[in-house]
Amino acid sequence: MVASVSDLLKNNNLSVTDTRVKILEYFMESDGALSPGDLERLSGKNFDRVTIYRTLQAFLDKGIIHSIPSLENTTLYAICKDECSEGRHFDNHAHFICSVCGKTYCLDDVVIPNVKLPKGFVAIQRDLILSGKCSHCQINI
Amino acid sequence: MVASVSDLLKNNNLSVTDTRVKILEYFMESDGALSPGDLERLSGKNFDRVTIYRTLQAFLDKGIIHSIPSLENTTLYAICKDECSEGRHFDNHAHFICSVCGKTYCLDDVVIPNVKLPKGFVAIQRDLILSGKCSHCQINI
DNA sequence: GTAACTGCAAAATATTTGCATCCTT
DNA sequence: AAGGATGCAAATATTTTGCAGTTAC
Repeated sequence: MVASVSDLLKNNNLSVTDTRVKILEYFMESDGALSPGDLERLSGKNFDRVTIYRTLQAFLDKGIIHSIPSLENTTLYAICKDECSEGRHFDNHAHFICSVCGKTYCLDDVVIPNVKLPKGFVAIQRDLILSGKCSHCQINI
Repeated sequence: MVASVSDLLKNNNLSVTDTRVKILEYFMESDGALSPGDLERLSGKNFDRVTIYRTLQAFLDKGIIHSIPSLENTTLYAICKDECSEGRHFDNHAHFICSVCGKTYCLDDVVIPNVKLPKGFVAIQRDLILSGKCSHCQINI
């Protein structure tokens, strides 16, 4: 753990509130990505759905979390590594979605390879999404 | 164009109906991926929203189209290449989402590089999503 | 005290299901 | 004719916006 959760908020000019601390802790404890709905369930409906959406947007704007493209019709978020900052994301690891348990893993060690784009295309964000069976679900089937 | 649209439907044991033919044509004419909402707009609301969802699901089951992970809260679909079949997708090209015009391009020539996964993880589908400015929007800004 | 944050109400958007009717084969 | 496909109604899920009340600093 790099810094305390409240330092992370302070460093980004965000007020330290119960909701924000709790949401950040959920992200740190989770080994996968979380959707707004996941957070609502984790909290036991203790904080408002709207607050969750607004908190996620605030974290996204500050570069504390990043969004992960998903095959479902919901947006997933995961906590950023140190190299990220406001407006700049350097999240170059792949993500793995398990089609059995539904969990999304950050494969921190799997670096997204560079590819050559067609003339005129400039990429700012790159996401590599792998779907299949995770190590957990491999065993149980 | 490989085969006629109606042959494509017949080969997959799907009845040839106006809606299905039209939707397939939209996919073939589009150089990008389409969402259920896109199709509704393209049709001028001529076919029911529900029919669009059910048609997309049928095409997906048969391997005629595939879904593309998206950063938005909507699902995107694109037509599959010949190598795809029921239950088996070999869609190994990257997709590019333009953050200016919002269009999703299939980069047919950009092959997704192979990566080494952690022990126990088995990938079935691989998606490389690049976001940034497309060649069109590059000029206009 | 003030700006920022939260909660409630409500609207907008996206997706799913049931059922009656219509069309393809 | 029979099974599959569509349209309508309605329910559920997801996300956004406005505003009033509350809290962090």
